[in-house]
Amino acid sequence: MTTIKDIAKAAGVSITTVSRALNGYSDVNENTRQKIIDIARQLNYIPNTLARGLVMNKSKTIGLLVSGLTKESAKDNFTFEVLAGVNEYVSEVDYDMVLFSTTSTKQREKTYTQLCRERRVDGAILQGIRTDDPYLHEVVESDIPCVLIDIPIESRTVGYVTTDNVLGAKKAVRHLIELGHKRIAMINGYEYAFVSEQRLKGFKEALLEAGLPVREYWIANGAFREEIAEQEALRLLQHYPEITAFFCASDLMALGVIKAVKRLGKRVPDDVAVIGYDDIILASYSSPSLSTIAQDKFAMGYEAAKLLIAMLEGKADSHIKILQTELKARESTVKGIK
Amino acid sequence: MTTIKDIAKAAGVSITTVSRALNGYSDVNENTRQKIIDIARQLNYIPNTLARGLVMNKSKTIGLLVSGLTKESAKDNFTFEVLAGVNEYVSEVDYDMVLFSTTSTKQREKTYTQLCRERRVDGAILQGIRTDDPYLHEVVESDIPCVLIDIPIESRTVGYVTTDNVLGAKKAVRHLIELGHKRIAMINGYEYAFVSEQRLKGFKEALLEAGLPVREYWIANGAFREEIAEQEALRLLQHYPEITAFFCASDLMALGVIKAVKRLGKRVPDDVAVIGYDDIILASYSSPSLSTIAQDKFAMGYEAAKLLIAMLEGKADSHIKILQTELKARESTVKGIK
DNA sequence: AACAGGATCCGAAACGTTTTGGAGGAATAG
DNA sequence: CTATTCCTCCAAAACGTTTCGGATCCTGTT
Repeated sequence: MTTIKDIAKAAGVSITTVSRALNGYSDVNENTRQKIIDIARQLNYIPNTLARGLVMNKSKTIGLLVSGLTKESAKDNFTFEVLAGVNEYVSEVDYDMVLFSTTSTKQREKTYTQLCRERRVDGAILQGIRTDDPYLHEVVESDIPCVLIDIPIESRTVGYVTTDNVLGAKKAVRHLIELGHKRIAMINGYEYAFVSEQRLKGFKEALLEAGLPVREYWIANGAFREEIAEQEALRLLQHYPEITAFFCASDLMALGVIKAVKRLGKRVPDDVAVIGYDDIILASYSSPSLSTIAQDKFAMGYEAAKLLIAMLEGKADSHIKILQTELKARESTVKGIK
Repeated sequence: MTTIKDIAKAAGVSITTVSRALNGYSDVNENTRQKIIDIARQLNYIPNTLARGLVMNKSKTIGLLVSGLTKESAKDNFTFEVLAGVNEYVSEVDYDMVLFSTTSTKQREKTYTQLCRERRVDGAILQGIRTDDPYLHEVVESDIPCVLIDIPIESRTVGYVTTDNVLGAKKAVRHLIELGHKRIAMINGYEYAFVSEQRLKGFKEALLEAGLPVREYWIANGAFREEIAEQEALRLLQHYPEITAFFCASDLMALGVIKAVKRLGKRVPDDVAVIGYDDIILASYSSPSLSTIAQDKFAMGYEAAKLLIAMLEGKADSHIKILQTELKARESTVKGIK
């Protein structure tokens, strides 16, 4: 491994000059610089990021903290797309990304903060963390710059990116109402998720705007899990057969609800319409294809990275980025549509 | 940030002693060690990985090189599951993983080797790299320890993990033959993929074993892409309507083939049976559900990481790990099955 | 009493960079 | 001719750790 020192020797200059030449400083003669660059290329010089990071006290690395990077979470390609988005921006601006996952068996032996500090990441992006995660606040209160996905906390060092979940939910419910539905149930996620709160709010507002009653007992939590949503939908449909439509806080849960509907011998969307949220891959491939509120997960990751790095470099005007959602009407609400 | 130096001062010992105490060396008195550990905890000491990496010349970090970590590749959850598997093992043994993707716009400005050296990763795992990728050989020939997924190259510093693709393909074709099919076509990936070669080999062998002819013109390349596979299947079915079954080298392509079959007004599996390879999530959710040869992608990542780290620590007995596959019979070959 | 050997500790070098504060000389201004 | 400024370069310190090669002291042996 050739170092800056080798180049200095070969070029007959000091290591200071090599460093400054390679980093584009102005106080080095163009001829010298060219010579140094040539020699560096010739010797196949590759800078040592560790050494640089040590002295500069930054690593040009950001951490992506995700929870539940498990085998199962592949269904829900949310995490993956966010990751791809983060990766895209990060490599555009020549940063690196290291992945911290808390699913491992030795979970929580080290806290996020410790992980971040140990690895000397310049900042972090947190995705899929529950709002009641004790370590969430730890990292937020540490002075590590971070960007949260779908958790609205803002401070000097903290920003977030999310979508307009209230409006998204409204779009879904309005869609159902336009189709003539009046008796609409909701399968929400869980209490400790910001998006659940917001989507519930949107659900209720949309009903009220249409002059429909909000029946609390038609609202259940499905924990963002397919089977639990299926059970809850089964229960609701058995108690309240008058329900004609479901709004679900995630596509995976919507798929569960569809199973429940089918299990009761009813048809989707004829007897019961179902709309989900997220637009995961499965949504367009399942049968019937699933109507949903699409959010651009890739963009969320991309924007999160962009925001974080802007913050790191002190040129972030705002710490908040809100993306829009889009209604995708498919077979689970509209018969015969593609 | 407290350093080893602060601890030394607080404990009234030298930094050497602190270092050795914290790292469990024997030449430090137990009382001293305890005192140092207490103080370290008290001061909330977190070791600086950069400094350590610099002097030890290793980073306890491995690189995961993937190609095409794009929005689209989410369909094919292969990459994601491998990544999850790698992550799992890596965090079990307290390594870190940094992701290098070559999909970025400024692709190929830096080679893999450069990336690895720059970031001082101890080793790398390569996934989804084509065998004709010019940089593949660069990294293989560098002395960076690496593990390849689905590319059988072995050397002092290179190992690989893969599945038995010949046998896997045979399982698929035998399944079709057992169902009575005699006129079986194949949609392969592309030339520059080891798995394509192997699956083709298995395909032919299975036909020969059953005394069936191998018709080269019933074999097409779908480039592992859904639409291309659809086109190719369409072409084949139009020219050779006698074909009753397709073996596809990937599930995504199988989905494309099913579309083609449907487009021609034929039914799956009654008129044409289709079997894929991989067992991606979509396989079990699509309609009809897709028969396939399942490979445990998570395990591939996990084993790759395990192998790499064993190699790094000089305790790898073998550099090769071959995993098994499993036939999943579903609706696209067997009517009425779940 | 002298010595060997073990237990415990330490100073200093090393890893590869960046950066500070200035040095030397040439060109320009007065 | 002197003073100032600019251009180009450099030595050395600093970042936080590990480790090599000793140094010191104590215990037990002869």
